[in-house]
Amino acid sequence: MTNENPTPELQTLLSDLVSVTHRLTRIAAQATGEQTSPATWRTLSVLSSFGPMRLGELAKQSRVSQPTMTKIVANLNEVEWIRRIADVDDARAWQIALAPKGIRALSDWRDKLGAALAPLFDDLDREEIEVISRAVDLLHECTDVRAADVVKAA
Amino acid sequence: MTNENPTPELQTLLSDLVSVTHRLTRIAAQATGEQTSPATWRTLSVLSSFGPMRLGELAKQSRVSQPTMTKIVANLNEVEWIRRIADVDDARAWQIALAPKGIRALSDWRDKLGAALAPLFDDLDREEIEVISRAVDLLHECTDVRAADVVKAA
DNA sequence: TATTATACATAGCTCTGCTATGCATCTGTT
DNA sequence: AACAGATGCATAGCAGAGCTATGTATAATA
Repeated sequence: MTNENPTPELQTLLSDLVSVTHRLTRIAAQATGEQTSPATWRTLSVLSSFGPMRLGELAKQSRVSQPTMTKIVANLNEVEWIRRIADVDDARAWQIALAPKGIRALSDWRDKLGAALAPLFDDLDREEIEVISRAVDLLHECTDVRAADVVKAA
Repeated sequence: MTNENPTPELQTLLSDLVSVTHRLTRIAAQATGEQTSPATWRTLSVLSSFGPMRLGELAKQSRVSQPTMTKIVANLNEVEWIRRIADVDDARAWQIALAPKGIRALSDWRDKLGAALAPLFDDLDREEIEVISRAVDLLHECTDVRAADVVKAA
């Protein structure tokens, strides 16, 4: 590939972003003594954002394989953080929905995470926090667009 | 905590950040078919940023346990991405240094990663990229300096 | 010199996520 | 209607990452 790329800095930026966020998630994991897997939280977050959906759909959204999602859902079902609802149109499929306990768990996790990381960001002023906030929004958009490909009108 | 928590939004922001970056790293991992562990790249990045250091120090910086770092370093040594240099002052310790192959590998990884993710960010304009760039800088500061203190305290 | 602390190595476990495959159900063609 | 292939989820089994507990050699200290 010849270097016609107008923004080689973008590549550097993105790899830096990945590096720094890896570090951040490690800090979060160690600080909270987290025992639930990231994929599980992604799954709950997806359900929280988009509502009930099929297991396979959930796998794509959470970026894990279908068998992995089968396991995750089984675990979540055991602790009653989600409910399995039979799909009336397709006997092979389930609709996976957040259960009240799952909503609380997700909320608790966010609190814990925020509390654990907040001290690191104490020194930031309003404007700097605003920058991070805008960046998160942008990242959300850029990573969700892909999801739109996958998500069919339900 | 004497922190009166003036910004509950900060906690939400941080958990959103963690969520979205988890997603991003999953996308990156799937897009590049990555087979080297994140911790390994963190390790190389640390060495690249701070220069040679002892194995234990490297473990703290990379946010893994010492035995895990022993494994990582052993693997990196086999493929000659790092060199082990005997510590002249302490026969128990090693100085771990990036080898030329490691420098190239790190550079290649950054290229691949950037290339894989760049398409997602095609629609962003200069100003938006600048926002993300500043956010990455801020995250770097917050996770580099403070994190070291937190670890040592623990 | 004896004791305790430190730095790294080893052993062994658990958990997560993967591929390959199986089973049931749906869809389309004849 | 019946069969063939596609699809949705479950199961089996594997590989890798990272952990705790512990071992071994060296340093530091009393």
